[in-house]
Amino acid sequence: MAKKHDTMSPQMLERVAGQFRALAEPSRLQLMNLLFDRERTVGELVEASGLSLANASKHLGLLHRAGWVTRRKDGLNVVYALADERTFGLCELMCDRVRELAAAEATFAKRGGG
Amino acid sequence: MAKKHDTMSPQMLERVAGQFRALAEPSRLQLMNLLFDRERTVGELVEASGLSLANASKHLGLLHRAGWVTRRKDGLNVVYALADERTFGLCELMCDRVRELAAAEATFAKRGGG
DNA sequence: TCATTGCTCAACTATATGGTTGAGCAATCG
DNA sequence: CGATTGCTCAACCATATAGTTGAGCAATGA
Repeated sequence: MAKKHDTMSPQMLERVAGQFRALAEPSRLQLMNLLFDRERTVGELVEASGLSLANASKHLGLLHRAGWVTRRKDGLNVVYALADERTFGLCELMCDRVRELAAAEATFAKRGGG
Repeated sequence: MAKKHDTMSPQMLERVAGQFRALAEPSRLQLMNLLFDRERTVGELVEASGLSLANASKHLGLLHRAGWVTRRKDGLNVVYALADERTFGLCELMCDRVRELAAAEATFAKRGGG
């Protein structure tokens, strides 16, 4: 049988949208991507990403408030890490999708889509 | 072996972020949710969602440009449908996550988090 | 042909948010 | 104690975007 989906409440819609919104930004995705392999300090993330310190800190704070990353103080440093294993599945799903869309676009262009 | 993740190119980051951005809005999630069971005309979506016609049309156009829905003309009507099966998995993943976060919040509040 | 229906689009306003700058706080060091 | 380091936060500006309004287009019907 086909799945039956309930209508979502406005609160649920807002919450889910908020989760997507946290990931709807290249800089934040980059930071998340840098945390895929291992936890890192803000300084490391700043160096690896090329973002300004204040900007990176702001993005990390947002990701933390959204529950995507954990924050831990270690001496002078603050260490961030991924908070949710689902991040990997989510990234794979979206990246696959984007690659497929890009491939379809390319095919369309080659066929005379322009 | 633990997964090794490559750093994503700026173009890829921007594309993936764009996909998330398309879903980072309660009204658009509501429209997507209404399409879970079956395809619908704009008129049906407007009535079911409570959005204004122009607003719904704008959101649907954006979802279409992002590749999340298909568009088909049927007489006077325009019929929209989900374009990607992954939508279901994505929604399930995010909704589970949001429910867990909400549960954790509630526990924290009960324990004296305020 | 002209009117109606169903939808899209352009232009506009209000709000949200990314990025910068400078202040400031907590932990370590001397 | 004061100085330094690593980071956060508030205030600001520029841009992006959700929602409205009104114009306009395509398909049907008279």
